[in-house]
Amino acid sequence: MRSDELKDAGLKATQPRLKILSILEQNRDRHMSAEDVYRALMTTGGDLGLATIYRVLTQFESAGLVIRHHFAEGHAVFELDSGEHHDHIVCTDCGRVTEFVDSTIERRQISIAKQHGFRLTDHSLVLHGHCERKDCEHRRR
Amino acid sequence: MRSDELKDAGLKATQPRLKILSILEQNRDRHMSAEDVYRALMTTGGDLGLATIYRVLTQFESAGLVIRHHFAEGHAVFELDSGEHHDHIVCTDCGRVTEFVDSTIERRQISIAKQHGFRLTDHSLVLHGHCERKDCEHRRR
DNA sequence: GCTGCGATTGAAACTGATTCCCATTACGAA
DNA sequence: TTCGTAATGGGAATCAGTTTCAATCGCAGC
Repeated sequence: MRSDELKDAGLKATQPRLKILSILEQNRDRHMSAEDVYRALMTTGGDLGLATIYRVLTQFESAGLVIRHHFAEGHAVFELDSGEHHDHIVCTDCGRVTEFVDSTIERRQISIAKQHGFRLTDHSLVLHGHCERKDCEHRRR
Repeated sequence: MRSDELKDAGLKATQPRLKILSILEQNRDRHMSAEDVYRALMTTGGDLGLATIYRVLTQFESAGLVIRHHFAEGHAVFELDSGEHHDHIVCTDCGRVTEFVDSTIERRQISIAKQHGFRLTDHSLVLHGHCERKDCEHRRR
């Protein structure tokens, strides 16, 4: 059960942490900001302080449960860490995120870094476009 | 001369705008935040209000003179728009930026987006690593 | 099952980045 | 030069995120 996920990560299984984890699991197809999590919790009655959400998301990140991204436009969004590296395609209309891995691109990145005299430590590739989901609301977040 | 650059972009050639443009041209090898521009202006005696710098950089962006990036960690940095699309390698130590273009990656991106049912409108690829410049100070900004 | 204490929480104050407001000032067309 | 409009600057306001601290909770031990 979920409280074990937390224990395994070295975190006490508190109500706030369980609620936040649950929200993230219910929204695997989109990356959420702290505000998004906050609003999602409001509507389901589980109301936590924003400070707690920021704090817990940061703890989750340190514990390796979630990954923090800085997609364009500044503010941070979080996704549950699936354990496998991947890049993202973000729908500019509905905000949903699709993941992909492309070994050709991964290889090119390494060799480009080398060519320019860099020792690669990390990278971020985000494609932006319009998705074809029938329920894509062309809603700007 | 520079005032024509501004006129051509549909902006009045005011002193603050000329100064900011000049700072950006003197720092083509690094992407500057509004604060960076502010500090650079301080040291050269041309002192502008921070509000003006933020405003002018945004106008430059709308006019197509500069590009705004949100490399990791939040705050915005700006580069003069060379007119040619390129991606970036950022040194995690000294903050300097190297540009590159790789047609293999560009092509793969388009086909990946198509495969996933997205109409690609934009993308951002940033590699992070340690550069080999002799004067790379391993200085955190 | 009850206790105790350190870990966690929430409200509010704080921060750093950025934008807004508005009285003052500077371009540049006539 | 002169004038109207657009631009500037300082400070207040906003926004995302962090810190503070007293009150509360989780859970190991009894």
